[in-house]
Amino acid sequence: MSKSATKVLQALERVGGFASAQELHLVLKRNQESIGLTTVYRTLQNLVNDKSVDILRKDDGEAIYRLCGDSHHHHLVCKNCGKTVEIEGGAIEKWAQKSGDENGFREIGHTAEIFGICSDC
Amino acid sequence: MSKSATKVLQALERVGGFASAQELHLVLKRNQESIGLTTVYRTLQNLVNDKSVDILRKDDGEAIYRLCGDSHHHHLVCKNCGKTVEIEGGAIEKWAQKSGDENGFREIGHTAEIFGICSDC
DNA sequence: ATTGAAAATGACAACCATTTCCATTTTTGC
DNA sequence: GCAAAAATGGAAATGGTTGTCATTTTCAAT
Repeated sequence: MSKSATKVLQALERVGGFASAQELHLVLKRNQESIGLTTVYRTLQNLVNDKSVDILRKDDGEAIYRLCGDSHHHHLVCKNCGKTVEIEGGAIEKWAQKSGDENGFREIGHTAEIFGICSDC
Repeated sequence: MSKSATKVLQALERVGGFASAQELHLVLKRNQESIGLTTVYRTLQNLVNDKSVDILRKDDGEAIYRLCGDSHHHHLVCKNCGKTVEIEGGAIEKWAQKSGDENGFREIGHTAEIFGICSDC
């Protein structure tokens, strides 16, 4: 399990954030990389087990992955036109960590989105 | 949309925590309630839109639902066993509002979840 | 009470991300 | 070089969820 892992990790770097297995498969296909969808799924599972990759769930239940240790950000999304702004989340990181600690949780992560109506709408 | 909503809410009360749509359908069937699985799904969606019910995702992507408390809160969820703690989100409210203001957004809302591994797991 | 339009219902089929199966290919240890 | 083990990927299966649509129920107007 190595060629595939390398390819998948490269794809994750290229997208630079969260991506679903299917998206990663497409990215690799577009880059002339020959890799099966099954292998992408299997490789992602291995990487998650190795804790090289984080797995999350979108609202619709689809799994999305990202490289561990990526400094991550949040999104401010316009409900009307979809315009998106990237937001730093220092405050929220601390809040999540503190809340987890106080309740005896470990390996704490979080998701957060802000939405509203942008000035153009 | 009322008979079904009542039944689904009763089922949610009976289980007293998180339950999947399929589980709720079974509960209702066991109680001689005649209701279709499709209607259970549709009713749950309506209840989620009304903010009467919370929806979360298990690790395997299956949706689970439960009655929503009245106050706005967030969840600290164990990735392993699903144990859930309700968290006050004062810090995050301010962060969301501030981020939105700074970027000219109005009608600002947000979603946030914290997850980790609880002390029992 | 009767009617008729609009909403709700549910059996069934479609959908789609994910997993399983299995035959083939590649890698590895000797 | 060679056999055993691991990896690969196409096809089929799985399973939760959603879409379809004909039928039933609700309910206000008559």
